[in-house]
Amino acid sequence: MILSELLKSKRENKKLLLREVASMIDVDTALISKIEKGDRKPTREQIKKLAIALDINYSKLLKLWISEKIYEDVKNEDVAIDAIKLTLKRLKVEE
Amino acid sequence: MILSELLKSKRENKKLLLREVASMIDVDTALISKIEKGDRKPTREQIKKLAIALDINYSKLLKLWISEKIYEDVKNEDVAIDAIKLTLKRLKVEE
DNA sequence: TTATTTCTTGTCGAATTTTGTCTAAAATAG
DNA sequence: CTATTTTAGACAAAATTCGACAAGAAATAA
Repeated sequence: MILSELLKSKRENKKLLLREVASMIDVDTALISKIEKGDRKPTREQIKKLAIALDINYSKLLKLWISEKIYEDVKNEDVAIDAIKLTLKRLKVEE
Repeated sequence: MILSELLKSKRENKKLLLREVASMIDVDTALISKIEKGDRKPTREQIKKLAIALDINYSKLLKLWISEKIYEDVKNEDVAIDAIKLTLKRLKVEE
């Protein structure tokens, strides 16, 4: 499940309007709409607030958010998978 | 081996001056210095030119470059490894 | 040592990207 | 149809990236 989809489905489950979520997050309604459409990425702070507003596990949401950042970095690259594996190796050496 | 280290060691192996590499890449010497110190990231175009100038396999260099971009995204995150694995899954589903 | 060359660092402005809001149109609900 | 919600586009502000310049530090040569 993609981040934008998750946010939208969670909001709908809770029967909240974009307007209501927007006010909890302190942004314009249009921005929430865009986030749910995948047109804009939420900031880290917004992710935190969204987790609370929509009652989503923060760590899970953050993971998804970071994962999409990575995905954006690599999505059109031939070496995407290799590059990711390389990063994984590096992180494992460090820990 | 980190990107900056690789670039520096390759240059030294070829006994090239920063100034010389800089002129091949069409940038200021200071910029190459910073890249070798890890203070600046080369652009994609510069990676291409560096691969030629220093006789490094382009695909390998690109992989390293992308990997460091990813690394920057996740380096201070608790969920770094999980987020990466999640991205990997997504990529594998797609391919 | 002194002189010369190479390398490094800090800072600035330009260019690009990201972010958020406003307005108005499109879609949906009543 | 009317009222409300959602979406799309345009724009400005803020943040980030990028490259150059200049001054100084470090290394090397004479």
